[in-house]
Amino acid sequence: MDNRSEILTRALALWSERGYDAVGVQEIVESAGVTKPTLYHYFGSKRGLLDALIAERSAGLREPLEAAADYRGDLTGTLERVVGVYFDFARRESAYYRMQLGFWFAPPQSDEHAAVMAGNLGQYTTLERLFEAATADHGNMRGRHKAYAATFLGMVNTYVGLWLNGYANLDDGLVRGAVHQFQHGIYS
Amino acid sequence: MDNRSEILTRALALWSERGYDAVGVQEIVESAGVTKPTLYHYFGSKRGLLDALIAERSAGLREPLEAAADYRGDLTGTLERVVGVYFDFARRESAYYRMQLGFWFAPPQSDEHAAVMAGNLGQYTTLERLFEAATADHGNMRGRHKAYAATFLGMVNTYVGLWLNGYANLDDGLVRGAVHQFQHGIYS
DNA sequence: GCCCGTCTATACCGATCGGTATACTCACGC
DNA sequence: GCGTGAGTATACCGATCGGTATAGACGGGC
Repeated sequence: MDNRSEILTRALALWSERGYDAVGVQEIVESAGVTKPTLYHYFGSKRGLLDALIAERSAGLREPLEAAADYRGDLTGTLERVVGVYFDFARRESAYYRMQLGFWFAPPQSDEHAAVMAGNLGQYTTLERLFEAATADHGNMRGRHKAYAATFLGMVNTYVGLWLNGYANLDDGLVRGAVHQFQHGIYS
Repeated sequence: MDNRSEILTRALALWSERGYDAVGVQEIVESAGVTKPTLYHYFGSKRGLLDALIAERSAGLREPLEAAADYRGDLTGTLERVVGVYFDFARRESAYYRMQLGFWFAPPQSDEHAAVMAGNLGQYTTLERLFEAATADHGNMRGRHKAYAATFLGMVNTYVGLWLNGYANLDDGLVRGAVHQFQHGIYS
């Protein structure tokens, strides 16, 4: 693996485990087997490294998510596809998902929060469009598509968070169970 | 206000806005109008200050939460009381809630995560007991009380997160709406 | 042969990090 | 008036922070 990719991989591993501020540039380059000027040659700054990491890894979620969120009259199927995309991505890129989830809840003025904000707003917008389109077939949802997008994303992140800490399995059964609970509640 | 309380108040304000690692001891004591030995006299270390802050502020949620989560046959009413307790606390101590929420999603090996872990596990356990007790009256919930506790807490934190960023109002209507959606889904 | 751009290493910068040694002030019990 | 202990300030510690000045290695085009 070339030095640039090595730096990205190691930075992700260290940041996802211990946090952005807690891991310094020196530790990243040591872990990657290079020196500081190499890192600054490719990324310009610590923040530049973070931005490059997010830009390159977030595409693996954004692209399949937009494909899955295309509503064509089957809300249950669409939501199950969307949840499946999230769970697949979380399993494939668990370190990245952990990091991105943590940075989303980081303080509003921190570099970490600013770096992931754009990507998460994009996810939210995609889901909002999905629920808005579904309103045509489910009139009693009208006016609540923003709340649904937010709570749906919150539910997905809750399940991924449970899995990241060893409390759940992200399998097909959980996909259907989660979507069912979201649509019909806890009693059935 | 005495120096000890002043230090706690300022540390909370700074940490909730910019993060634990990003705000140093020096900045805290300057903001509180004291010097470093004063802080180290009261708290021993930066981590000791964090622990003291959490221990003293989390009681305002834990105590009313345990009172509200006492199930006596009315699940809807109990859940609405619980959500009300969370929303009240978030409104009263919004800086603390923001900080605690961020630290819960901080990397697993960080000081911040370790410091809030015990408190959050306690909240989860309280909710789990509530759903387990309710199983006696709602048999079809049986075996899912862990999942319900987790997703219920996830839903509450989703709404508080929306409010902290200006996207929702934590009023009585939202309390009822949230509990209703949790129980009956999105179609009614 | 020679230049030129890409990439990398040695060695260094000032600033800030968490933490402390020492001494002083001051209220209080005796 | 004499400890005594809590609380506070001045001044400092070694380590680490993000970032950089300088120079050398190396390959491809001419």
